[in-house]
Amino acid sequence: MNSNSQANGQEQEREGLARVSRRRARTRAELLAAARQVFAARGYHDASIAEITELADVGVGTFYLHFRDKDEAFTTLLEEGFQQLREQVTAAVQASRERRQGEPLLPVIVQAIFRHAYEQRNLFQIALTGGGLFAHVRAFRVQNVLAESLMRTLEAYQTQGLLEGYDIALLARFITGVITQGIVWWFEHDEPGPAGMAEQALLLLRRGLPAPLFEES
Amino acid sequence: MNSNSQANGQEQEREGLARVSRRRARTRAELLAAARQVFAARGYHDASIAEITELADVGVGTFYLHFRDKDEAFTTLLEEGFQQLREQVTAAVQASRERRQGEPLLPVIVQAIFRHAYEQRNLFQIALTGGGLFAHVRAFRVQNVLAESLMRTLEAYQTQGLLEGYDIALLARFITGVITQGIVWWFEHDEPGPAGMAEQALLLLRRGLPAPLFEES
Amino acid sequence: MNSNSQANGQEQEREGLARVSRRRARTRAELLAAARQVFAARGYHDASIAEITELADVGVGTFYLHFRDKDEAFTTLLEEGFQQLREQVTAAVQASRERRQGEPLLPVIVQAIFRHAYEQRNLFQIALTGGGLFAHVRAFRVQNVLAESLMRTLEAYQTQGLLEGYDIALLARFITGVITQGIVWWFEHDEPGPAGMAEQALLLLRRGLPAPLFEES
Amino acid sequence: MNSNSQANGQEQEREGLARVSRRRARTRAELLAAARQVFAARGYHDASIAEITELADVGVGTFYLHFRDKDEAFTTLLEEGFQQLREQVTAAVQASRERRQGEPLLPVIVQAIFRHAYEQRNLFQIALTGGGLFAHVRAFRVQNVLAESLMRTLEAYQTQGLLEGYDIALLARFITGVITQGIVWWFEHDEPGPAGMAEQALLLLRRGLPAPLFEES
DNA sequence: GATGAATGAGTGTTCATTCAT
DNA sequence: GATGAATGAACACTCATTCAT
Repeated sequence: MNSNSQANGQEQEREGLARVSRRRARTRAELLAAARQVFAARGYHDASIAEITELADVGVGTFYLHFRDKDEAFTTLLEEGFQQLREQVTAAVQASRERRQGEPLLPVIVQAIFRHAYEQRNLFQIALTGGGLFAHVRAFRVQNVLAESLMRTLEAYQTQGLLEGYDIALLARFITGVITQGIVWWFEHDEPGPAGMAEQALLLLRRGLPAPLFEES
Repeated sequence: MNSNSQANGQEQEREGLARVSRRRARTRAELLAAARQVFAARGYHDASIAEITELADVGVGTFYLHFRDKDEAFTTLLEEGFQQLREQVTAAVQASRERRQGEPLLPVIVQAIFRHAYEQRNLFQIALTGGGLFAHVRAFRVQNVLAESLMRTLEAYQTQGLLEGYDIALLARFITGVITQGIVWWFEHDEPGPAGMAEQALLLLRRGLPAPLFEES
Repeated sequence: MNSNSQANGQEQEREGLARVSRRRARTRAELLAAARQVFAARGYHDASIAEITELADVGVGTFYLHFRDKDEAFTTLLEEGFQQLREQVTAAVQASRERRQGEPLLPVIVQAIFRHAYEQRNLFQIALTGGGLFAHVRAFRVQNVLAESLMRTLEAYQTQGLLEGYDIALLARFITGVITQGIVWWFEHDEPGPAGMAEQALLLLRRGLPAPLFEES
Repeated sequence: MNSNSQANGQEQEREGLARVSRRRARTRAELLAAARQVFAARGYHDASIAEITELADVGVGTFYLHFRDKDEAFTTLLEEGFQQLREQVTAAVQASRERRQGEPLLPVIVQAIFRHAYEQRNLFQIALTGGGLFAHVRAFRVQNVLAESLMRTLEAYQTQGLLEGYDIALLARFITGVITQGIVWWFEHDEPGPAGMAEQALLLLRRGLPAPLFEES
């Protein structure tokens, strides 16, 4: 008799509960995946619960077993996406520090954002277009999440006196603008990849546009 | 008897037609103004025809005498706004040329855009948030209008060989990003005015971020 | 030319408005009549708006043009019924006074209530069964309306010292109980008519049950 | 080894069955108690199985092991309540006979009903309001149960020629009306207790209202 | 027997659009 | 041209009931 066959009632029950719990989690994940697709394709208002549950291949009622209402599914989707974004950026910064002390962070962050955005394009599409209902709710727009991420880095630089005379909140938004337009670009084109896009964006942020554009012709 | 009372039938009719036409135009203008307010306040989907017509102080049916449907009112609003934007930019460029030959155009254009956007904030709000239905329709997003305006100028510079190695379409979008985030900033703050905002944006575009941000620390 | 043909624009318009207003009122009345039937047949919860509008031969949306929601239609129905009941009772009392000074009021009132209840049986059915949602809302139960009507009369008698030692509120409820059970009786039988029913009820209220029922046998 | 441990297989099984049976009965009782509370608080329609099982601290599915559906639980609740009522009335009549031969029964019955109703207030609330679905189902309304109880007694009196000229079915309903309105009174007030209420009701039933209320003033 | 996740028919409500006046 | 009552398709959400574990 191996340990499996010796499993007593309690263990069996625990296993059963775990299985149920796993299945529940899978259903939830399938619903979120379906919601992501439908919200991205139709926008918040025109996404119907019926279409989401159909795509997830569950009954309509199941949706409401996992989310209080349409809003909660939507915000959950974004919150989780934002959380992942923050984690990716943090991980990239950590990796940079371990790789080489003193490496400038801005490029690392910008690259991490572009990389993540490329992988999660439809999530960004949802968050960028906002979807009507949430258009005015600050917390649900990527722009604000990105701006906040950047803010923390800029604040560090400001403390070191490197950004005298800049309004760093506004600066964060400008950089956010550059990044988000890059992402929008991806909704229509597919080139360049995240690395190339980061390179182009960083080129602009580092040097600005060619000087002749600002000179008397 | 004065000249008015001597007016013959035809003249009276012509006058009547003119009056009718004037009134019709005024009703339409009132509807558009109401629509602008309601779309800006609620977003495309949550804006109801009833609220628009109530604000315009006309019957619901009247709306459909002037616009085929909700979409047409929305797009009309944006088209007219975009047309004005284009005219303002063109006018600014003209004025610059008349003022001083050879003045660099980019700052002039950026300033003109910020100035116009400041005056037409709620129109830009509509166009930026897009409002679900139109989120994916290129033609109805300011970003595209701005990018196109900038493109023409960048193309001219490219022809002069000043932008070798740049993807000018992408560059136009980056600049657009900087501008639109500036406008979004205005939805929440009120400072600085258009001139200050243009100055900040142009500073970034001209010099890039301070060099130390990209250097080993 | 008669007065009709002389009607000027304003008068025509007034007429048009009146016609529109009349039609609107008719639609509302049809909806209320349909609602009365459906609520009586199914109870509050199982009455569907669709069935009401179908019976009224109007579109579903029309219902919401006249009533904020299901509740409002329901309460409107009852309020109007209660109002009529009060008016009938008041009218009966007036008529009694004009007919003969000093006639005892209680029989007049009881007769009036039974008469009205007989004519408005389904309304009373709605109000008696209450229909779930309103089961606990005092104001929407006939019992309370009847008890209040009776209270006023009993109070008058009490002032004259005719009801020493009685709790008139409780007494009013007892009488209400007698009346409502009479009405419930009508939901199942059709005899006797209102006059006979009032007679039976008043016999009980006047003499009580036969004395032998309370004596040692 | 005590007697328990010596119990053989069969006995153990029998004991086990008894325990299971006891537990099953307890679960059922808990469900009925929970159902009573929830039905009383919300009415039939707004009572949800989920709330009942939650209150009974069992899984939703368990409900359906004990009752075919919501209706069955509801009717079971009432049937059991009615059965108890009948038993109480019968017991009171028996006790009266044993106490004193020839004591008039009506007061005994009315007192017994009020006493039981006071103890089972929420059950009566359920049965009186009926709860939509059952509003029209005779068997599920206390009124009918009470009327039937009274009928049997009135029939006996009629056989003895004491109720010549009365429609005893209608009379039973009138008395039922007096009793039920007394109970409804208790839903709002708490005074008087069952004895006082029975006294008031019997006073009305014995003597009727004071004569002056029916005389010329 | 007990559980609770899953189901989906059913319903109240909204709102863009029409059309008779 | 202007009106606003009427329309009905569309949709979010509920909850009694089932069934695999």
